[in-house]
Amino acid sequence: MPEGHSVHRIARQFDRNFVGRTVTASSPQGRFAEGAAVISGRTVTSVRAVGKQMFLEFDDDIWLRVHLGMYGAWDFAGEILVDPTIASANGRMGQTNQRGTTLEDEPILDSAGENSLTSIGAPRRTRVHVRMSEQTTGLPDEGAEWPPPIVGQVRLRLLTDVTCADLRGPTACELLTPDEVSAVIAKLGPDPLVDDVQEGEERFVSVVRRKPTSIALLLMDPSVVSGIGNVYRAELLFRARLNPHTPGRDVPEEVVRELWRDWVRLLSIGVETGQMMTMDGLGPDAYRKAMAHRDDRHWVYHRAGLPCRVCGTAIVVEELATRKLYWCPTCQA
DNA sequence: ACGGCATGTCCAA
DNA sequence: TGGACCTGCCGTG
Repeated sequence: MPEGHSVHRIARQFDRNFVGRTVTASSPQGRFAEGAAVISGRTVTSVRAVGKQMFLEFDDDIWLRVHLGMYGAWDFAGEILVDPTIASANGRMGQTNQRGTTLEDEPILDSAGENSLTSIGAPRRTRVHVRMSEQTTGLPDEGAEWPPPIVGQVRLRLLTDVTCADLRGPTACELLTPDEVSAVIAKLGPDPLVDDVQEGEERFVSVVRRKPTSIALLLMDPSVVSGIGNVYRAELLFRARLNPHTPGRDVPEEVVRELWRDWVRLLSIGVETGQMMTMDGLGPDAYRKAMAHRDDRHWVYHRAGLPCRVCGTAIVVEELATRKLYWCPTCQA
């Protein structure tokens, strides 16, 4: 699954292309047939993203909750109004590959040529086609079929007159009442893009400073803080030069605050660029070099056995609650 | 063709 | 702590 930044980007696409519009809903795969029947013909009234969850509101207080889990993805097709702050042209949102980057994570900084849909300025309509791959140019796709053919297992298809969104492989896709939505959100830790940033910091600090649990586990706990996944966790801990096994209550308060502030920074960069940029402190040359290969984009994530970029010590990987934890035993002593 | 693996979360024992 | 859930990509043969 996308980490928190992707879900906020997906929510923006829904805000631009679905909110205020009536949709036809279906479940080509069949597993959400009943729910699709309920929302079909209704108008989308709002969208919210909290952490890795997205909530789409329909007429009559009907809410759709979607969690993509590790494998879920939304594919947008048809006419898409590109958010000017969404720089990436890729229509595929959220799906992941093996190398530790999202498919939308293609280099975009040097792609401002004609093949790029990158839109710096006024939003505009453009056409993209379904199931964009890494090689997709993003060129307008005038001859595309409408509605797009169903490819693979589509749990839910939402169609406006001009835009298609296909949901596949979610871990959660269900209809909720407003109260149920509130209950879900109440259980989630603060999200810098939802909660007041200062309030979020206080909540985060007070919870972390009370727990005996390791900071590595706390950062991945959705009830402690929203949106951080395995990549951001490793990178945040390295950037703080913090030993992942330090119990939350033993992390100095200032360091906990700095972790939150760094998360605020990384999340906003991620949402704006569509890339998990965790080495933003690099100079221009080093940065270009790092971005050239997707395996070179992080300080420690996915770098087991490779020399630490700072001290040269071999990066360690260990299994923690079934997830891989990468860290530098010297820098994060 | 097939097995392993992946940016996640929940729940039962 | 371990299993269940969900899909697609990549390496191996």
